[in-house]
Amino acid sequence: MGMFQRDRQVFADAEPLDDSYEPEDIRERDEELEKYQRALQPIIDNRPTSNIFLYGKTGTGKTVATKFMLSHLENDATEYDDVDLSTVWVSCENLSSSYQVAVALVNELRESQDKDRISTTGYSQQRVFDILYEEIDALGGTVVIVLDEIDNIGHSDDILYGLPRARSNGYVDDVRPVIVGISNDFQFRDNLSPKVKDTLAEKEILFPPYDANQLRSILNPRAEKAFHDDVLDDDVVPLCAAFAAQDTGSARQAIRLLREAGELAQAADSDTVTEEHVRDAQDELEKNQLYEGMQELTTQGHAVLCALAYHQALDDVPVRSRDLYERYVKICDRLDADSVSERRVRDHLSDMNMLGLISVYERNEGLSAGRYHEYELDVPLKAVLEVLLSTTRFEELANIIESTADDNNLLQSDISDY
DNA sequence: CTTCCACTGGAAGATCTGGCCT
DNA sequence: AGGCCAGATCTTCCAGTGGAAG
Repeated sequence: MGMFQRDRQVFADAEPLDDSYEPEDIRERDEELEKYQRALQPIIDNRPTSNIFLYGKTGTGKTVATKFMLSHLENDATEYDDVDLSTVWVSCENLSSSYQVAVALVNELRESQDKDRISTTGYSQQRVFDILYEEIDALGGTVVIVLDEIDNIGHSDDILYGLPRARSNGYVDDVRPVIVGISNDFQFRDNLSPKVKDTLAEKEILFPPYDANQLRSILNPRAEKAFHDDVLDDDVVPLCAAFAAQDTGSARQAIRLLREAGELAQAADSDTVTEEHVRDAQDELEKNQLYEGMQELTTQGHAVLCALAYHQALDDVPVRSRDLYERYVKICDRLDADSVSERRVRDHLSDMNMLGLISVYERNEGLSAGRYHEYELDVPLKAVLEVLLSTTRFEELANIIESTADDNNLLQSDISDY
């Protein structure tokens, strides 16, 4: 028997379960699409067009709906000689300011023309805006600018002020910019500065989370294409839908669950995908998210995490911040690394709390002992150690903590059971 | 009802990195 | 080379907090 054999295949074609897959019809969003179409119609009619903002949590179909509408729009615009339409798409996922968004837009616009990209730092903000207006001006006609996940820019919203007014301010001549903003945050609009609020978001479309029924309806056609016949147990799709509906109402989450369940079934060389695979997939995805969160911490973040892991290994949790800070300083000394202020460590702890890595308990013992926080790990110690072991800097220390924990019998729990 | 502990967390600004400009 | 720019990380300062003790 050879070392490699073809696995039994549960997947017929995994593409419909890919994040980038664009279905030919969009389900359960009829009302939203209709609104969307009405909002874009003026472009075809050569009338002034309002900016459009889409609000809804991740995985509620905003991006897919936009891709769908724009491809139709682009297609239909070619039917009319007097409609000159261009579109630019920028995902603001890793962009935290208007400045960076402007740079990304310039680079996106230049990409299509083989011009040089510009650097993400070094220019003044106005300089980048000027370059951006130049590029937009060169396009002419109606320019639809899609800013995906625009809420990442937070309060730095200058670009939302500048772009819609580019024409009235004389920065561009023969161009009609239309901004399509996509936000995961319902409150994004409320947090905009007043001057931006007035100009923007004349048309708003809300994308509510999907319920379990809707998720089933989204999953079913994809599941049919992605898997061979009779591979999926009857309760697999409903369970994926139920898990995702309960958690976030995100189609993306539901689809990922389904794919992961399929992959687990395939890896186990199983004929069918079962409810059990879905449950395992759910655990697996949660675990991955936490691992990623831990890996992406800075060195200082790792040091703080390391200090907390040490306390956990000594079975000395929850720890109050004072004691944790002492431990942290000792760890830094030992590693010959700089330590940061107590205040800063509190910030790191609160970040880790946001990521779901640790738990915080508020204590208040009044006049005798005052008010303070206590912390403990919210993920298995073993998982933390695994991450620390993979960094050169903390490797040695992680080994020490591991043996300490071993002495205290705190590692029995397998990583897979959380 | 007041006191008061031991922090917490907001604000402002310093320092450092990487990169552009002339 | 020297000045300038934006962002990330960090420091310093300190008003504010809330429940047990008095």
